[in-house]
Amino acid sequence: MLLSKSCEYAIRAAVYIAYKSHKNQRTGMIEVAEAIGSPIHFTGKILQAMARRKVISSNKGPHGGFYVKDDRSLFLIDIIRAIDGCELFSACVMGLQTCSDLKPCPMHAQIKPLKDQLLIEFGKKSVNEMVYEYEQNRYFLK
Amino acid sequence: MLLSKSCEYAIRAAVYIAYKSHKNQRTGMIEVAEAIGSPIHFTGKILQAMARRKVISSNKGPHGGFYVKDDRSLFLIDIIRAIDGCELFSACVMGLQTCSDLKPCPMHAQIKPLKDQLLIEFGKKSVNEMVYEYEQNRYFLK
DNA sequence: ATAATAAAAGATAATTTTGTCTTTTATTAA
DNA sequence: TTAATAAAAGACAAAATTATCTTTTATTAT
Repeated sequence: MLLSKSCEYAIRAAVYIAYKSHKNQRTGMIEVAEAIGSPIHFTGKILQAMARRKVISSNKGPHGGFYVKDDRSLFLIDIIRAIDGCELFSACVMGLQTCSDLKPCPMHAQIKPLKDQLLIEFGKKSVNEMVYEYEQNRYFLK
Repeated sequence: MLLSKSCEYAIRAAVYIAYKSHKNQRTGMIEVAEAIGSPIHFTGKILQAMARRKVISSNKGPHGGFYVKDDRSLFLIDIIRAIDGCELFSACVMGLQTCSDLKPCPMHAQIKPLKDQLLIEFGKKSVNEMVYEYEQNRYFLK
């Protein structure tokens, strides 16, 4: 798989939280888990991790919950960085430590451009766009 | 990561085994593990899995060992299929069950061509080519 | 046939990822 | 200041992946 399951949940959760933020609403982990079809407490962990890394915001107490400050400046790559890190875009397909542009593995020339492109695409897609398409019912979150 | 660690080992092992086969030599799991820098017994498991799925061949007994019959018709994709399966090329990046060409997730249009290209590249690269480059010392297997 | 060899198979274990439950802390409203 | 709320944190557990060790089976050469 390209991304870990945690990261898939994180992306879907971020879209849902941003969607609620558009309506000036905060949401809790139970509602998020329900909305994206993920295990409640595991979802809590992921939301906490995103909050710690400033991908999303949170407040405790009544009327607290998770929210997104500005989903126009939040991109898919930010979520991926926070949860999975960037190994996907840098590590060798064959698992060779030595693999680099100077001493490439046999697949380097073919794979590197694809990984670069992947990074570009994840960097271009804002959560805002994703919410927009979600509001249009173009896709579901589970 | 794109491929599992098992699959990375499998690819490197297949190249080494094919390299030995070029010299009309069979090789054992201990030698393979040494050559590619992988844990011996775990390597054994992976070689067994590849043998079971006809990616490589094996013979027990003295002068037995693992070998490759025709590395010109053995492609990277065959190894990946045998060890990791094809989910990498088919599953949705966001983990959505419903994602398809007809009901695409927000990243579908960007990711699908990249996954398709990945599949094509893995389908084009023969183990024979990889052995050739290995013999030229263009890269190491660990 | 027998002994030696080497893969195959099975049992066990460590680690990582994924998932659950409970307690603590911070915030808000009354 | 107190009670209610909801995230944060921590302890725990299941499952999958990665790794190790031992026993069994098949093959070959003698």
